[in-house]
Amino acid sequence: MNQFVPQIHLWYNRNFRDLPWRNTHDPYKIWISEIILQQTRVEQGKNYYLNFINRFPSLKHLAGASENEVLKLWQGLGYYSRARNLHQTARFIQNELQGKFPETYEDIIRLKGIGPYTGAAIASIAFGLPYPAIDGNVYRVLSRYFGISTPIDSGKAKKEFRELASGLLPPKNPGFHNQALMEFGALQCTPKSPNCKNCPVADSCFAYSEKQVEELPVKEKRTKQRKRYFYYFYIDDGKFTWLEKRTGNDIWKNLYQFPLLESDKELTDSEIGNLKNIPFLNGHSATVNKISKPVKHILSHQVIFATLIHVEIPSIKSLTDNLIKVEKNSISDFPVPRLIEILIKNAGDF
DNA sequence: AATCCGGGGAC
DNA sequence: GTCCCAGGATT
Repeated sequence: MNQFVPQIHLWYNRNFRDLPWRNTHDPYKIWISEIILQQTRVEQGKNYYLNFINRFPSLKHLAGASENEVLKLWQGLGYYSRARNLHQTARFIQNELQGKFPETYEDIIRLKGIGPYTGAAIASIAFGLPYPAIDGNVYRVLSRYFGISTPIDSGKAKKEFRELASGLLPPKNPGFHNQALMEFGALQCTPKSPNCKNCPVADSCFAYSEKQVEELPVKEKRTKQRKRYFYYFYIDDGKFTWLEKRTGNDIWKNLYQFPLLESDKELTDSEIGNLKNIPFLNGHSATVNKISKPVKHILSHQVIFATLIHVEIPSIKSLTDNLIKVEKNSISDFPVPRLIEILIKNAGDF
């Protein structure tokens, strides 16, 4: 009789972290925590969760908020579609489902922003339903323990691991089981230098006995990056400056930034000084005061070189309609990507 | 199936 | 620098 599952449960009882979303079965709170933790480490997401629940204690509070406010609370966490979908889905549940969170797996994964993992996590933890929550931790643990070399980012692996994980699910407390497996991966069976010397299931672990711990799990896809050159304009308009909201299907959708000119190549200071017909200036000519050093900002699929250009425009009448005039000291009211935060901070020693 | 969507921390 | 994190949507 294989002792894998009971050993993991024993391990969890001794080693689990006391996290703020672990003392509730409220599907709303479980939902918020699971969305925040998508591709995000517990330590990074923890304070965002506390701030979020503090400001939006219930689904009704979230549904009643503006998207700007939700994005502002999300600022710096990345993958902002999570926040937009959270807000949109809260309104959908409030308006179309009479405020009642769905209680079956099939209904839960119909919600925007909730896929197989998050659906199983909510179904099992909030409602005690027997669905395996398979995140990156679980892929790693099962891959090593059972010696599965199917690339975990392939379609084949999805089915294979789902069937394996389903077979491990105990009839009672699937939420406890799912969290135990994930926590074990996060703390014990880590990606690098796992603690095999002090592992309760090392005896029966395939990877450990075959010395393949460092080789498993297998991943096949490599992400490649593209370079982009952003030239932001800090328009010195006395007490005011101007911002624009990002739209379209690109990074940072619905967040704000200084008016942006994107180039497909790097520009020299001389070229920047001679820029003419900048669309958003609406025919005005600008005097360039200062040009910051480029900031290199790295995203998963992009490397952005961003420059902040400090300009003055004599007697501004109106700029293009997509720009909004804001008091300089109220910029902090707007949700902005990390890069804009950095540029603002650097502008202090401009 | 491939690609995109952020940011941070460990190494 | 590389890897990957309580993944999901889009094409």
